[in-house]
Amino acid sequence: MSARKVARPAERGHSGGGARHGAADGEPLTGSVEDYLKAIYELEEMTGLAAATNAIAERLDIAPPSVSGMLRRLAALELLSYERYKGVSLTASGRRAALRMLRRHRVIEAYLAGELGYPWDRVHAEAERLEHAASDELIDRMAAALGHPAHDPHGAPIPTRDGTLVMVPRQMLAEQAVGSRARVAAVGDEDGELLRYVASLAIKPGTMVTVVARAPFDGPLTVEVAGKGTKAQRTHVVGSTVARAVMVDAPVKRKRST
Amino acid sequence: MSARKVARPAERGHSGGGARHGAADGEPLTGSVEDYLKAIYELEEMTGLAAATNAIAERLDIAPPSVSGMLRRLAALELLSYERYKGVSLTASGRRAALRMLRRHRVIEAYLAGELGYPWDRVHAEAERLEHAASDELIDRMAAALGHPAHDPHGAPIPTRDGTLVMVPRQMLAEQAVGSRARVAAVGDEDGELLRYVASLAIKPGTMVTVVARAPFDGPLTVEVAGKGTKAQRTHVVGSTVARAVMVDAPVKRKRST
DNA sequence: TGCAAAAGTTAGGCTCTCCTAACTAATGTG
DNA sequence: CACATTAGTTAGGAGAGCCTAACTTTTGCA
Ligand SMILES: [Mn+2]
Ligand SMILES: [Mn+2]
Ligand SMILES: [Mn+2]
Ligand SMILES: [Mn+2]
Repeated sequence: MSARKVARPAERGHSGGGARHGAADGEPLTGSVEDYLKAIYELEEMTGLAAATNAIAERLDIAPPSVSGMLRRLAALELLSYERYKGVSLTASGRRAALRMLRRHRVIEAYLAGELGYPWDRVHAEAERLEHAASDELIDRMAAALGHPAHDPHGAPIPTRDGTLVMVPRQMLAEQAVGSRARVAAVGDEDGELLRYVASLAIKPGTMVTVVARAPFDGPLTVEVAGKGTKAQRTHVVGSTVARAVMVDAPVKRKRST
Repeated sequence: MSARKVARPAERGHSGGGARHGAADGEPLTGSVEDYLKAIYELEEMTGLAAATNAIAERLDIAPPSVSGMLRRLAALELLSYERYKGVSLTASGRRAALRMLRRHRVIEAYLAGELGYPWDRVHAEAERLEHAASDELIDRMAAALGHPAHDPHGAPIPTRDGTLVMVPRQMLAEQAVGSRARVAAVGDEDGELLRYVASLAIKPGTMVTVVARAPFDGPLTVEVAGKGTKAQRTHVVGSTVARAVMVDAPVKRKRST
């Protein structure tokens, strides 16, 4: 008498239902769909353009044809707009879902680091799975336990529950002029090894760094990190991968400056 | 150059690989498989017999034919032994996997209740999903944060990391003789509403209850709960569903007693 | 012991997610 | 502007999970 509840597209398999198409915003998305939306949001944000199929494929480590297929489905769900051979861009409902995932991911990262002693190079992988399994209540309780933090352990801003994301202007350390000094705002969180390396240089959100020199041809950057120790101990040469992973606060633009 | 890694039966879809059959114990199981193993373990434990297809189906809220199909797969993975029309029983490797899930589930429940203020009637649903997403490291850190608890919030024993489960003999409150007094050891955790009701009677692991009367024909049980208040306030009539969900410590059997 | 009810299985489908092979559209460069 | 390169698509397939309908075993009991 327990009437199995012919679940929505929910998660595991299932069958049943008719042709869904308009995502009335309420139905639960699968973990896969959630990851696509998150990736597309980040690509749009990062490039300012429609997200390209191959870029999505690379980010998710999935073959391009699989992405093509999924994009068609996401478009049918009205989570994004899709024109063949052009890229995709999220609809309002897609963006809402993406921001929700970003919040979940970052709250989880912050909680693991703040309450369970996780090192910052391992929180990403854990959050990548938990973000799909945690209830909204759990996310809220974790955020509350931390006093509603504004940033994750890597410096990325945490969207609020209502989907607001404060976008502070940031630039890559790689783009900074020689001689300039800036505050580290964030470090890309995908590569754990890079995070461990960066931490060994005492670079983390909040540290001040000065660009001492830049080798030609997109070459290594010599930076001086503020902190303890001799100037020599605090000076390091970092490759362009690292210099592009480290984001600094954009210098404050005064109106009509020199 | 990022060589997508032709994943194992892992989770989402995928294809590829050849015919796997002997579960060398190491490969990751899908969430679905994990839930089946957990259910089968509990049914075997509870009845002392091989788990029946329909019982598994009911427990997991899945149609019996789906279970038949899965049992064939689990048998191929050597997680259980299966003879058509008879039930199934877990192999050593299946039992190991089941106990691992039981530990994860219960550690998560304990953590949610102990560190995040979850009420005991909501931890089960949350744990049911998180148990498949959490890493071993996370489970260990949660257990450590709690000082390696021996029981979950409902009184169920938590298996150790190496798969040992201390089985203290327990009996259903429903089976206790009229006049007998016993300590509540555990309460079934699946039904949140029942848990909320039971808590409202001040029944929880540790409380002492005395069976005052039993109505005929599997009827309601009148119990007196130890604690504050008048005897009338502490006396309640509970139905057989509740009386079967509440487990009490089995009376110590003295050798050759009267 | 015979047979109906209960338990369990097989057959055939469907969705979701992802894959490879092969093809087509867009692009940018001499 | 042709045309090779790159980006993206279609075609066809696979496996995990789950379903309903129809069939087969087992079992309890008159
Ligand atoms: Mn994810
Ligand atoms: Mn992060
Ligand atoms: Mn589960
Ligand atoms: Mn429990």
